[in-house]
Amino acid sequence: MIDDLDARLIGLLDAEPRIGVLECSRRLGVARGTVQARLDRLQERGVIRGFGPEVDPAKLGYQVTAFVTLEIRQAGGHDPVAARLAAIPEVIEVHTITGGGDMLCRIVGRGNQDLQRVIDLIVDVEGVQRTSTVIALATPVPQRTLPLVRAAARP
Amino acid sequence: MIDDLDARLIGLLDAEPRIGVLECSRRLGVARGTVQARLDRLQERGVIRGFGPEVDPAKLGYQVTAFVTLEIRQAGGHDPVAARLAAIPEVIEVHTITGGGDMLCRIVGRGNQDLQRVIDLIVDVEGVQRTSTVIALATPVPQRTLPLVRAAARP
DNA sequence: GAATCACTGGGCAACTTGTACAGTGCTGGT
DNA sequence: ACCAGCACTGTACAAGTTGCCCAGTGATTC
Repeated sequence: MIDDLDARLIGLLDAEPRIGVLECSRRLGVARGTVQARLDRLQERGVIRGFGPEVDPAKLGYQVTAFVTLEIRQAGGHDPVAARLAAIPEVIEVHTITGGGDMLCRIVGRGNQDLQRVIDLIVDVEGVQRTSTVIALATPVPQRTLPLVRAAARP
Repeated sequence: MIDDLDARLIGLLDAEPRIGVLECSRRLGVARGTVQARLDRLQERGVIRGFGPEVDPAKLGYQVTAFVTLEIRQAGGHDPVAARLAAIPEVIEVHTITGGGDMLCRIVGRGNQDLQRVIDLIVDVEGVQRTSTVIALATPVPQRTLPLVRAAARP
């Protein structure tokens, strides 16, 4: 899938995203063209989706994160519900899932009270029958992919 | 918190991350120094955490995502458990939560069978008493912050 | 043996960055 | 009414980076 050089390249860019291709080639001890080619291929293959800005919702004022499990009405299916959830800015992520619930959403709010408002918006979505919410109190491991990249690197 | 120009800047960088400061200033119709100052301040304040490469676990071979709710032994607290979970590469995110469970993890695997292996690793973590897993079947709304940025922008 | 592929190392023009500085217009304080 | 502070503009310059191209090398495949 990816090799050791790819993994080191991704690790480097992850640690210092603004360093650029030339600096990467210096640090990795390979030719600039090689880094350029690797990067291009990683992006082409979709391994690297992009280099978008990572926004911290907390710093935007949305200090509370919660996970909401939804049960939805069978008729109509998931898609219309997902579309309506997508219209709520505070809904940050939606999955359809196995198990007791039908969908799992990650949402944020400006506080517990504001979270209630967001949950009410979700409850009001047509097709949503029941919700159950857990609030994230702390995040000992924030989202990461680097260990995965290292694990996936086969020389 | 942030204003309209900040939001448009973030939106622009999100859509085309590689365009650079100069191109941003052209598209936003402001001076380059302004864009540079805004970007610096957004990063300084932590609103923008960085511009790291977004890696797609699926393209690395980890095609299955799941959410695992953990119940842990009270004695010892969350931290040692979190530390041991962090040592598992396939554990991509860990939260402590309210409600029935104590922790919520996002994990990935190379397939359903591989997921079982990861879950077994988690179950074996000292302090973990019970787990319950839901598999993500589809992701109609992938993680996003842009709508939040737009909602937070106050002119 | 020939073809293919990834990598090296070099060169070149065009562009971008970091930085600086003077000028302008708005805001809040006194 | 005046001033200081602040953000933005527009400009300038040197240094660095990018995108692109090319010839040569070594490993792998057919």
